[in-house]
Amino acid sequence: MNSTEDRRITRTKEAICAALVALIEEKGFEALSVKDIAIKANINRGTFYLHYKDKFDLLDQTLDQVVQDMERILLEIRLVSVADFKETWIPKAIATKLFEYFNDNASLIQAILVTKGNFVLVTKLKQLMLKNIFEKDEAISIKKEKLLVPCEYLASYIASAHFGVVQEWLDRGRRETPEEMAEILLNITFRGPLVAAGVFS
Amino acid sequence: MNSTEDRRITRTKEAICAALVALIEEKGFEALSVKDIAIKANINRGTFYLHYKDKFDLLDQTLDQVVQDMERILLEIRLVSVADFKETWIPKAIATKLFEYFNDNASLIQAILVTKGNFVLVTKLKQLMLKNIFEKDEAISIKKEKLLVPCEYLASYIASAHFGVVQEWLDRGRRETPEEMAEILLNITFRGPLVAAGVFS
DNA sequence: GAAATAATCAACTCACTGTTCAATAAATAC
DNA sequence: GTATTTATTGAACAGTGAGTTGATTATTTC
Repeated sequence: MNSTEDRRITRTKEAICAALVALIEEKGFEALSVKDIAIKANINRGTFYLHYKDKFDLLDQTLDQVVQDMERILLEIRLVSVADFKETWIPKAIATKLFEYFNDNASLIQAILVTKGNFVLVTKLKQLMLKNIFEKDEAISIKKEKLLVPCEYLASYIASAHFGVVQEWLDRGRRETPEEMAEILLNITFRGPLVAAGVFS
Repeated sequence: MNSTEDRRITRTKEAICAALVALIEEKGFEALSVKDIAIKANINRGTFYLHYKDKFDLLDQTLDQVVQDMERILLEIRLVSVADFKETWIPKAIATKLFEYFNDNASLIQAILVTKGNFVLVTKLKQLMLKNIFEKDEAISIKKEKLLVPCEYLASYIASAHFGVVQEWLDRGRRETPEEMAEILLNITFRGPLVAAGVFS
């Protein structure tokens, strides 16, 4: 009756997850089969079904983990001061931590961003923004009355944009450091895309 | 030897496309089968294979059509004057036309935005921006030297953000008119998300 | 070392795939 | 309108993967 997981389970799940990532990169999620996963992970196909209902369940569980990790990092936003917020949108330290997480799990993130994972992650970020920034009535939040456009569209705009940049960074081979990426993203969001583009120089 | 398509082919393809849209909304693209499509479209399953290699081919061809339509509308940007550009990023008329297209094909667009279609459309918009705005050396283009951040990230940011807002609009049931949406989108992009949010009021 | 449990292996049913071919229906061409 | 061409149908086919089961083996935990 120990809370720690049997080593065999851990090893099997890790092998399955690694196989999933490799196969998504190889042929895309729709085209891969449970049989493919079993072969790539060097496990019996029946073993897969001891842990997951089907390949969709596997993707869902994998996504859940990423969402949890992301939420944990992002919710540190509560600790920031108003001054920081007005200057840099979200603290650069938080953004950097997020990019470090994406950096450490690059293959996984890149793989799930080309599945419905993109939609799931964008939706989660949007929800967090709406809940923690546009809704709450604290010092850090933005008053709804001050909004010049509906907050749902603002949240969708920013959330979607951010993951677009993350994906571009991963696709280009992560040439910039996490800190540089945080700087770029905050720069665009803080100044606005067109000012950052130098249109009004 | 006529260039026009046999009426039967047109009807069959339209039925297949409509079935695809309905089924994506119903159970998602990964989970739907060719058999599902044939039943929903009221055609023989063998007929499907007379027109498409498999369901992936169907999605690809459907996406190609949307990409072509979008490109046709967007490339009218070439006709705009520099003054218009500096004032509204892309002409409001173009943005409105795009939203009208999305409005007329709402089910289709909403269905493909939850497949890899999101990635395909964002990538296309990004490419068009890089080619027509950041790369060219004409009056309308933005000089690369003036950029404060790499243009690939700017393009990814804006392209991704725009389709995020389109998806939000579709998911919320298209409460705003195409013109209002064009206004909102241009407002955010032109002023920057945080100014539009009233942070600096 | 003993008990518990995870992984394996083989077998099986089921559903969907992708293809074929003869028969039929509907379009186009004259 | 009739003839010709062509799309669609229907049925049958082998092939592949899904998901499950039960007995057996291997590994881990206590």
